[in-house]
Amino acid sequence: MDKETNHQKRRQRRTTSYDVARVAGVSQSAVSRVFKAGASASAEMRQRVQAAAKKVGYRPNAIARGLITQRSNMVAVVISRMTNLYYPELLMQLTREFSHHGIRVLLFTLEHESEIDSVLEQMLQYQVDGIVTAAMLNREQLALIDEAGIPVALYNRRSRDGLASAVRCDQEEGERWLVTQLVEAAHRRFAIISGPEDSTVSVERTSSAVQKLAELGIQEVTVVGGDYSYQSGRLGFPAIVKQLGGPPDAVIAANDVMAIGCIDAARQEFNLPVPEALSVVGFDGVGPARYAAYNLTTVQQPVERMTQATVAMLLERIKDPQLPPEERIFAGAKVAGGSARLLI
Amino acid sequence: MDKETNHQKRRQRRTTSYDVARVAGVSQSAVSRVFKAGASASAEMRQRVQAAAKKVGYRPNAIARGLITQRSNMVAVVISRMTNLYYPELLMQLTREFSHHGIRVLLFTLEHESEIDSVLEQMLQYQVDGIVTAAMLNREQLALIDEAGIPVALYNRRSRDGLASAVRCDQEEGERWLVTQLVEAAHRRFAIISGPEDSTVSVERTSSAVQKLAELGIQEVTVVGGDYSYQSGRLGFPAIVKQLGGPPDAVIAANDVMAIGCIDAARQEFNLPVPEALSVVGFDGVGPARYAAYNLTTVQQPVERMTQATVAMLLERIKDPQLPPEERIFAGAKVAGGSARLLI
DNA sequence: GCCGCGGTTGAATGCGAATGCCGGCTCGCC
DNA sequence: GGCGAGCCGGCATTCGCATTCAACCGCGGC
Repeated sequence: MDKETNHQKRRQRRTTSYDVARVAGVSQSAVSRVFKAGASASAEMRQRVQAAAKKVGYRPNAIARGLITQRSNMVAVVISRMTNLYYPELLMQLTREFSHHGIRVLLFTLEHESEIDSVLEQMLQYQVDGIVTAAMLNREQLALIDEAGIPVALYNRRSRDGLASAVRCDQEEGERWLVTQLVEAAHRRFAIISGPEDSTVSVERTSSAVQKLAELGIQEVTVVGGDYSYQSGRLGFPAIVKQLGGPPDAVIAANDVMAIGCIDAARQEFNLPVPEALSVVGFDGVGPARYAAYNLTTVQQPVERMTQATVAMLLERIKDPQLPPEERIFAGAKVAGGSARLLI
Repeated sequence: MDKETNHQKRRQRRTTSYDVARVAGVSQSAVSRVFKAGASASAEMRQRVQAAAKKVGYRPNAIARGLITQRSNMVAVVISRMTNLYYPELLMQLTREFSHHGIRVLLFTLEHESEIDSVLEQMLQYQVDGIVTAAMLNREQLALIDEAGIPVALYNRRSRDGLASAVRCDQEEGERWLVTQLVEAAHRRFAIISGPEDSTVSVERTSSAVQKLAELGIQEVTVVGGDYSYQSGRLGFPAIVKQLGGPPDAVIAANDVMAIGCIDAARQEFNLPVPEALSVVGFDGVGPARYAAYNLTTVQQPVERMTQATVAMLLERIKDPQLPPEERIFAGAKVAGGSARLLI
C-alpha cells in the first residue's frame, strides 16, 4: 500500500458525530453528550463512543458547536503598534492565560488607528465572546460593541462613560515620581520626548510630567515629538539640544526605547556621559531597559498582574454580562536604575 | 427614553439574514447573495437589502458561514517562545499580510514544546484553513495535520519528508560567513553560547559554526548553553572564561540578545573592551542589535520577505490543496557592525 | 404489586447562512 | 407577435452539533 500524502487527495468529507454514532451503534445525541463535559452518559456509553471516535478519527467541530451554543470560545485581542516593546510579552501572557480557560485568541493588529472600524466589524462577525484592546476606541465604537452585548476590557486605556472595563498602570503617579526624583536631585532644565500624538498613553505620560514639573516650579519644558521608536529617541535628543541651544539637565522619554535612543545620541554624538552630564528616564520597564549599557531609570508596568486582571475581568463578564464595568489601576514599580542622577 | 447600556440587558436574539429579509420584503437567499461578493443580484435588490441591513443592524455571522462553506477564513499561528525578539515583528507582519487577504489569525503560544499536541488538537477543532508554525512539529504531528487536509508552513524549520512547506533563513551560510570573517581577522580562541537544546534553530546555528571552524582548522571550541535570554548571555561569558581559564578571542552567540548579554558581562565584569579585546557576534538582526552601545556584528533575517513568502505559500495551498510542498530559503543580510574586529 | 422517580437514550429540531435548482420575468431578435 | 436566452429571486436543503422532549428502564417505597 503506498503512503500517499493527503495534500495529493481531494479533500474528503469530514468525519462527524454521525459517523461515530454509526460505528458505535448509538445515536448522534449520545456522541454529543459524551464529548460535552457535564452531560449524563453511562460508563459503557462513554467507552463505546470514545473507542469509535478514536477509530474513525473524530474531532468535534468547534465552528458548528459555536453556532449552536452561541459561544465561540474566542476572544479578540487588538494591538496597535508593536513598537511598544512590551506588547509581545503581553500577548504571550494573554494567550496563555486565556488558553487555561479554554479560550482561543483571535489576533488583530493595527498599523493606524483608522483601521479600527473595519477590524471591529471583523471581530463582531466572528462572534467573539469578548474583546481585549490596547488601542483606543471612541464612544461610537464602544457603543457598537455594547450593542452587540460583548464585554470589553481596555488595556492601559481609561474606561469611557462606563461602557467598558479597563485595566491600566498608574502612569500619572509613575511620571510624578520620576519628575519628583529628578527635581529633588537638582535638575532644572527639562526636556520631554513624547510618543505619537494619537497615543493616549503618551499624552497621559507627557502631560502628567509637565503638570508635576509646573507644580514644582518648573514652567519651561521643551517637548519634542517621537513615535516610540529607537530612531525617534535618537533624533529627539539633537532636536532638543538645538531648541534649547545646549543640552538639558534631564530628558523624560515617553517610553524606554526612546530613552535608550536618546542616551545613545547623547553619548555618541555629543560626548555627554549619562548619567553624569545628563539624566534620562523612560517608562515601561521593558527588557532592554535592563541592559547594562543603559540600566534605565524607569517605571516598570506590572504586566503579568495586569494581564491576569484583564483576563479575569473579561471572563467574569462573559459568564455574567450583567456585571457592571470595572476599572483596575496598578501602580508601576519604581526602578531607580542608573541613567539618572538621583538622591536615592 | 433612558439610555441603558447593553451589558445591563439580557442578551438578545441576534439579528439574522431572515430579519433583514423580512424588513426588505425579500427572501433570505437574496440577503445572502447581496452579502456574498460575486453573487448575482440586481442593483435595486442590493439597495433594498443594504438599507434594511443597516436599519436592523445586521452583520453576517462568520461562524455560520464557515460551517456551510467549509472555510473558516482563519489560520492558526503557533509561536513557541517570545524570547526570540523578532517574533513580535513576525507576528505583526503575518496578521497584517493575512488580513489583506481576508484571513484572520488564531494565535497559539507555547511555553514548552510538549504542549504542541493539545494545541494542535485545538487548531484542528477550530477548522483553521491553514497553519503557520515557528515551533517544531514531529512526524506524527505533521501526519495528523496532513490527514485533516490542512496545509502547513513551517517558519525557520526544515520541511520533513515533504509533508509541509517551509520558509527559512539560510543560517548555515550566515554562520559560515561570521566564522570566516572572524578567522580571517586572526581570531583563534573561540567560544559559543548556544540556545536551548530543543531549539532546532539553535542546534543548526551552533553546529554550522562548529563545522566551519573545524574546516578552517580550529577544532577546540568551548560551548556553553544558553536559552536565548539576555541573562543567559550575561552568565555565559563568565562560564566561558572559567572553562578556558581566560577570555577567548571571539564569542559566537546563537542569537543577538545573548550576544548583547555577553558584551555587557565582558565590559562590566571583566573590563574587556568590545571589540578591541573581544569580538562578539550574534544572529537575527533584531532591533536592539542596532543600539549604538552594541552595534552588533550579526546576520539579519529578512523577516518581511520571509513572512510574505510564508503567507503566499500558504494561501496558494489553501486555494489548491493539490500543490506539492515547497521550501524557500532566504539568505540573511550580513551586518558587519562593530562588535567584532573584522578585516572588512 | 403498583406507582413514581432518577438516570439514560433517541428522535427531532434549530443555530444562521450558502447554494442548487427551478420558475418567472424581461428583453432581444426574427 | 412569438419564441428562446438570460437573469434573478425564492424554495428547500445542508453544514455539524446541542438540546428539548418524550420514551424507557430499573428500582425502591408503600
